[in-house]
Amino acid sequence: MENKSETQAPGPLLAKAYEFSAVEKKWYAYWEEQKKFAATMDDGKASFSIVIPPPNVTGVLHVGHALNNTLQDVMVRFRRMQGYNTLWLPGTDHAGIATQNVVERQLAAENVSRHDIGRKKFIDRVWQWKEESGGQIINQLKRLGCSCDWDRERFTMDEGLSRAVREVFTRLYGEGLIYRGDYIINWCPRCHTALADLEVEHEATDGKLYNIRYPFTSGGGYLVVATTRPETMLGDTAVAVHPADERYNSLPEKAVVLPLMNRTIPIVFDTHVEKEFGTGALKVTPAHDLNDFEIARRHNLPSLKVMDDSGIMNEEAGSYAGMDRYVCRRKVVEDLEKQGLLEKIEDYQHGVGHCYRCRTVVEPSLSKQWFVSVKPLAEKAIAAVKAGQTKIHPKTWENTFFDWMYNIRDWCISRQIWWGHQIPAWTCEDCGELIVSNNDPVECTKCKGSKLVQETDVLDTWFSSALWPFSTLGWPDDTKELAFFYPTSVLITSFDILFFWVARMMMMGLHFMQEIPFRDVYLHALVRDADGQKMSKSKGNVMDPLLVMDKYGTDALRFTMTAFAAQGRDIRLSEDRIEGYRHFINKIWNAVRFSLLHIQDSQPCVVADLEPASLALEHQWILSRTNKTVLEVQRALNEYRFNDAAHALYQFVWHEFCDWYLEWVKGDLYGDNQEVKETGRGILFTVLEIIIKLLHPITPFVTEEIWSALPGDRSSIMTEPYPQEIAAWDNPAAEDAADLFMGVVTGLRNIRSETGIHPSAHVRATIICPQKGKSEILEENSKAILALTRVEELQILTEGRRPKGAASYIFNEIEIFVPLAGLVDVAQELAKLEKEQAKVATQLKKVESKLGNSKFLAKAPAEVVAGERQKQESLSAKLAKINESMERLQHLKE
RNA sequence: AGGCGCGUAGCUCAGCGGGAGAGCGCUUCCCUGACGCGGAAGAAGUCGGCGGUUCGAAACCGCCCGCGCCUACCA
Repeated sequence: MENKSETQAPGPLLAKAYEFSAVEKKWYAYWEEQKKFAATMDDGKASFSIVIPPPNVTGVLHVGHALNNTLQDVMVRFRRMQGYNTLWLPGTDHAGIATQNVVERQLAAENVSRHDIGRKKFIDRVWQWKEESGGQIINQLKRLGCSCDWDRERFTMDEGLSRAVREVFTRLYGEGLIYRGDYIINWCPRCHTALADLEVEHEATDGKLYNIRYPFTSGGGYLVVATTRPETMLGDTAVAVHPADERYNSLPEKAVVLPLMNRTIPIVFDTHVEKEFGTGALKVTPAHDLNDFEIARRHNLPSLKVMDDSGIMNEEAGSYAGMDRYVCRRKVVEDLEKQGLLEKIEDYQHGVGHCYRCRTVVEPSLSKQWFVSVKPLAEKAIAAVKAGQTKIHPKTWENTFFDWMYNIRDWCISRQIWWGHQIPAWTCEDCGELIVSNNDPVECTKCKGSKLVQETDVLDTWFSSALWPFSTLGWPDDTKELAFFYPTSVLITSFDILFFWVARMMMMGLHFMQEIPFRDVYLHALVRDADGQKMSKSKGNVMDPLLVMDKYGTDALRFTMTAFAAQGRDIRLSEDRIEGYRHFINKIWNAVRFSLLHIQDSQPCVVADLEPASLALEHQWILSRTNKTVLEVQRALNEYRFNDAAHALYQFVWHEFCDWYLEWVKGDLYGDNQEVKETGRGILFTVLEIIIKLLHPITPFVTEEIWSALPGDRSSIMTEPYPQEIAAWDNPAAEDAADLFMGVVTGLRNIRSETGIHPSAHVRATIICPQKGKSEILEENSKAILALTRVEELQILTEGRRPKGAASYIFNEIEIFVPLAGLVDVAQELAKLEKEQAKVATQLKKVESKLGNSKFLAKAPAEVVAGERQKQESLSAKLAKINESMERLQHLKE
């Protein structure tokens, strides 16, 4: 910016290169100050609303966020320009375990544990941390250009949402849909909390399958059981076999001695046991395995916990007490071996559950927890998707959704951590009554006692986010916001939280609002690195979107994200692509710089006054193409085909508007016919405005900067109406004529290039175009042909002698000749023609075999047949020309 | 074990029933008055394999090979 380039022309021009950094800061500040993102609630206007998938307060913007929020912002800006009452509601999630872990790590650095400072102080400390650095990701979203209504920012633990959480909990409890009980849950021995099934990540692991002998009580013989976790045998309370298993039809006795513990345990018959697996005998450890727990319930077996909350063997483990679970495993195996009770050890690959927050191996464990009975809620959600009230895009995800919902199991919602919504349940110390209430109770509802102790567990983070679409709009109050913006229009999120979040919002929304939370769900892919690996800090393959924005600008990143968002496929991001789209941003910038040289004291055309038919071909053509692009971009965005919208714009702006129209219109702008000049300026201005508006949802910064630099009084582009179809501009004839023109120009350029004629060399050319209508089009545009090909003299004939010693190019039935100053390289020309001849001949053969096929003629649609005939005609015309040329050259050669 | 998705130009990916496409990279030429973050002209693909449906298949169906991912209570 400092160096004024000498090539800069006068006038209020843009800098030579787009300096995104300052521009981005300037406009974002302006938009915020002017409250440009504020939702409107005007009667009579349709609403468009999105609630943001709230990032974790612990979060730092990663490429997944960049993709997710770019797509949301594209839709929001698009609808806002279309005139909707538009709300994009932002916020963050308290992310229970994740956040608690962060603060615990901080404490650990100070050699303190959360237990040292106690619950109250710990929570204060988390809040303090949240206030200090929780806003980080919000600022990063602002850098991305997100047009969220920041005055409405919410947090899953703010006052309003906490009220909603209590209300929901209390109501569900009252309806019997929340209950408390002893069940097997997934326990993380490191986080010291229960986890929902979904929060466990299964990993295929190479382990061992231990076959252990359980002797009969009489001392004669034994049963062999198999297990991957021998340490749990210490808690066995039975062995189970299948009732229909012949091997066990006539057992000598109905009990065995549990090795190492010397406890007699019964043999029970249960159909859960797979006869085919191992020996068909299953050890039953009710306190440490879900299936065993269920078997135990069916057979009234006792449960015995042998492990504590940290994965250390407890006093029930006898001599193994105090050992870590894995130390114990080794010792147990060793001892069994010594006693000759270890039949064999096999290599065995199986799935091992890990904590999704800290990767520790999860231990199934018996414990008292709170659950949501989800089946009745799931039914409503299934019905809503079936009925099309909520549509999932891409549709293939609907199957996955149904599959999960049909097989859904009760949701464990209690967590033994401190950061989160404390469960609103109290126990009366006097009479033991359990009280669930949305207000803190002061006395026992039963005995009026005042010694009430609140449940210490907190709720699963996803419990509060399940309420997000309506809790953020003011529920349980009956607010104007709910009336205007619920159901929300679309939820845009990553497919990996379809179950965690989307399904649960569906269930809660339908239950409490009696209405779906969103009409559309758009699930986008995961961003991976260039090798297809999931990006993660531990792998060190993360791409930091902040650095990308520093280097290439926000608009380049946004355009890349939009262009990559093809449905149903993972995204492999590489820096090259971002750089490529940065070039595109620069291209737009420079197209505008050029345009500004000419439109300074001009005005865009009034569309209604425009009579396309009276305009020169270049204008008719660009207007027709502009209209098609408007239609395509609108259609694509309406259908969430983000990549199609981006590609349509890229193709049009660069390869039609810049490559052809701007070069073509230069003839008008630099000419001396004032009327032609004025028309050129007007159309250029008009099309340019449309392009900038079309681009704005994807690249907000550069378009706002450009908008402000265009002549005329202008406020923000954000509230300009989005371009709409102008049917009068549609002009297939002009597009055909332009194709002809471009074909000829390309032909001339090809000859120059292939024959090595220097760009500044004088050139004369002859075109033989037998069709009168076409030759007239070329004649009318001959000046432009000269300008675009740097040909000095052009002869356009409908028939005539082919010039001797000329290089040629055949385009359909049109022949283009450029006489060469020196001798024509006959051999080279012939080689070129031969190649072309072969290509055309193959094409023609294909077409003719089709046309010679009576079945094709009978069954193919008429327009396809007609198309083939036309193809045949032009191909054979072309082939004939090629053959003639070749003959002439052969002749010349001799 | 089921389910989903993917194998198209050197690389990254669109297309998903009627003439093989884009970006990057590559080759040659061009300091043409918006842009070298540029312009022009090119080279480059038995559209994973085999069968089937169809007048016509990269696209639809089946099987196979290779690669991802998700769900799952065979220890």
